Amino acid sequence: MYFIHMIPGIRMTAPSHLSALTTRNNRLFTLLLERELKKTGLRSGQVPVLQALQDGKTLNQKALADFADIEQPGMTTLLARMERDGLIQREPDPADRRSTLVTLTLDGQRKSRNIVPIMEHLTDTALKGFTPLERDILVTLLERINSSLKSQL
Amino acid sequence: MYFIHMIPGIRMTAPSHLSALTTRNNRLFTLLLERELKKTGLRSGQVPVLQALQDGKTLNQKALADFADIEQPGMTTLLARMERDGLIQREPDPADRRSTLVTLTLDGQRKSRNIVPIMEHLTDTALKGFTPLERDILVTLLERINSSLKSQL
DNA sequence: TCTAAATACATAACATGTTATGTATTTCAT
DNA sequence: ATGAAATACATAACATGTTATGTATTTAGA
Repeated sequence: MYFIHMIPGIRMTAPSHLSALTTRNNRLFTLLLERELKKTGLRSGQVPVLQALQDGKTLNQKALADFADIEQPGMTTLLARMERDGLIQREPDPADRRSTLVTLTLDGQRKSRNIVPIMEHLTDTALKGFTPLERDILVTLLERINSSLKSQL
Repeated sequence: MYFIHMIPGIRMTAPSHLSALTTRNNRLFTLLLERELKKTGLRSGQVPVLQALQDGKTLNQKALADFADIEQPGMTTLLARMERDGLIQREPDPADRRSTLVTLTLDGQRKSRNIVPIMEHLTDTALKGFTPLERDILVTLLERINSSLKSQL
């Protein structure tokens, strides 16, 4: 059981358009993330793939789509671009001829090492002035929303 | 000054990838919003335009882009689709020949009346189980994040 | 065993958004 | 009054994601 004291800015008003807030939130995040990633030759959509395949791991495209939480066709086109850009390799799965195994190239491995510091810096920027408790409350509330929305799918 | 008692689920852990959370959040919002809007023949991107032009208002494309908080080319292509679909009309501004004035068609006005209830229902779904205080805290924290991120642009 | 269902991937068509760039018009300072 | 800068819009090229649909392979049940 936890208590919050003095969260600055609390107004006790009805939420302004929550979806407009989260849309704006996400676009700002993506914009700044793209800006940082650009220096290393990466794009925002590639981040989950690079993280899932770190340390030489191998996954098929379905597993990557599940990890990134996007639909399969989106992952297929994303991986096609990443292969074109030399970040990943695709090879047929000998154990299941429907399946394609994906691994990072050496260049993909090298570039993926920039992601964690970039994400940490971005998170710090976003949560500037937040107390640790406020950070946890935010994450908790967002996860509750995501759970509520997901249950409506 | 306000206090929170017993926010369920608080874990006191480091935030999991905040941008992944907000990205997921926004995609879920958009998905459910699209699903509801589909019944009325609208799309999620059209919502800010329809709201800005309610009650017969007239705005040029730049003002609409500012209102929707997107770049001008995005608004141009959005309005082209909305004109194609009969939701808006565009006419040259007689006072400034660079400018195009946008108004809702009768069909656009009629359909736009569905937006508020849909958005309210979606917000209620997302914030199911939230106390009024939790709603306010969420909005406050999101607005603080947006402000921090915006200052980095 | 063999057929029906499930699974993995690809492709097409599209919406939504971004940067980069070009054109026409307006504004403003000298 | 005019030339430079600012403004409004359009277009192109692209990334990211969605649904709908098709193909090939694997799995599972009668």
